[in-house]
Amino acid sequence: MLTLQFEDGTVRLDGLSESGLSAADLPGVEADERSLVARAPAHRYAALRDALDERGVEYEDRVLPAERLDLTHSYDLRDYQREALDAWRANGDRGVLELPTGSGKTVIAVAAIAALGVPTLVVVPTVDLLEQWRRELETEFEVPVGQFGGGEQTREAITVSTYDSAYLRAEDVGGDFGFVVFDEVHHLGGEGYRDVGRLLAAPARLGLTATFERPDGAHEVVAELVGPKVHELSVDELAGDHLADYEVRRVEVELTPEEREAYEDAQGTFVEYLKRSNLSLNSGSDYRKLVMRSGSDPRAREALLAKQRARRIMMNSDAKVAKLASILDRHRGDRVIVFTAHTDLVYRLSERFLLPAVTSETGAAERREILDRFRDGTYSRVVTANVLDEGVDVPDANVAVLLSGSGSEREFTQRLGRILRPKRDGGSATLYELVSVETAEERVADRRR
DNA sequence: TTGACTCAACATCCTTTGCTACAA
DNA sequence: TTGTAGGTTTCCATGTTGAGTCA
Repeated sequence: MLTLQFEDGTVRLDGLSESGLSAADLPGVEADERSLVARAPAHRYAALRDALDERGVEYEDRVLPAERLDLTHSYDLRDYQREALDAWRANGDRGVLELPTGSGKTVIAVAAIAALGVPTLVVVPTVDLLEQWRRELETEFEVPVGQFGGGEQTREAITVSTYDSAYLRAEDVGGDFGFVVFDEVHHLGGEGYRDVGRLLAAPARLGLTATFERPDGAHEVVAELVGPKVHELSVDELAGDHLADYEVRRVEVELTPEEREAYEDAQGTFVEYLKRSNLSLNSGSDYRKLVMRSGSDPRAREALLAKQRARRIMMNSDAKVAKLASILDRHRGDRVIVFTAHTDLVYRLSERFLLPAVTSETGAAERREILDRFRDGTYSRVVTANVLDEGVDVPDANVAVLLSGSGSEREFTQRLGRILRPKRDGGSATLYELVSVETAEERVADRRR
């Protein structure tokens, strides 16, 4: 009889010819001439089973453990969480939920894990999230929870892993879990990380994110591996009820005459090169082309370096620092997070306004201390580059100041999410976006919205 | 166990005007 | 005539992370 089993990130089919089928009849299956076995990538397991069932073929399925888990949880799902869960279940326990930061995505995942009651792997991007999920799952289900990553490699029926560790372990453990939850699932589109999705056999798959679409189009890969987006809710749909009301204020500032001169000079060098070399920039891939050219063409390299200088000038202008002073003054009693695009500006602001600073250079212990003090109210302000965008448990604030940032919609959404947790006094949140007028930053700011 | 270090991976990095070939 | 898509495979810089190694 035909048997299916997990082997090194694939589903191995033995006895295929005896069952009267050929590899071409089944999704993703290829016959290995030398070893006389047929295999499919592990992620095709669910489709493979469906195809066999449809044809009425008998087979012995040894891919996943038969283990069932009896799990209960204490959550009472909100209406929108219930709707999201139902939409995912209706799609055959596959798909992505796009929900804003702070809307309780973990709660939905916990409910899904309890509902399915099969061994589950939760994949997350950072060690910080790894620890949060592990605590959450241990408290909720009162079972031991395994961990891949952060210096630990323990496997349990419910296990939490970083994407990096999952990438390293997937070939071994890909047949151990019937359900996989990808937190911040947009990461799965990364060139290497997508293999995690391919090497796991889990038929049930849930992706969670606040921003599904990727500028490079790789969300289509994610949809292929996890399932399509089955439910989405915008910040605006939850603002006022389950999230704080908010306001985005764009503040335009002028460059100083010296900055203007330096900016025009640098930007001019860049634009001039584009004209001379007959290059048009219509998309990110055109830009990559330019980057490639800069590897061999010194003038292209100089043009890119000039572009860097122009960016620094418009993003870190004196007027922005002055404006920040007045914003901080206006929000004396508030909890403020200041975001920049460059670490050296973080340290400059930290020194000038006596703000605690968090960057990638801040050690784990110091970072924890700063965030703890921000949480208990000892600090009411903090300045950071990109560290606190995602994957870190950041205490809530009610004012965010975007001194500078990229054109990424994801980055903007994540930063906005930092001030959206409902306020105890029912108050609303404010996001200031500082933009240098008559610079490329106006376009950058438009792009992210 | 910790801290300092290296390494690899990931993400963003984008002008403002109009050329050319091809399909509807 | 009008509207629209058009070829690409390594990598200028900066910021951030996780894993691994070693003392």
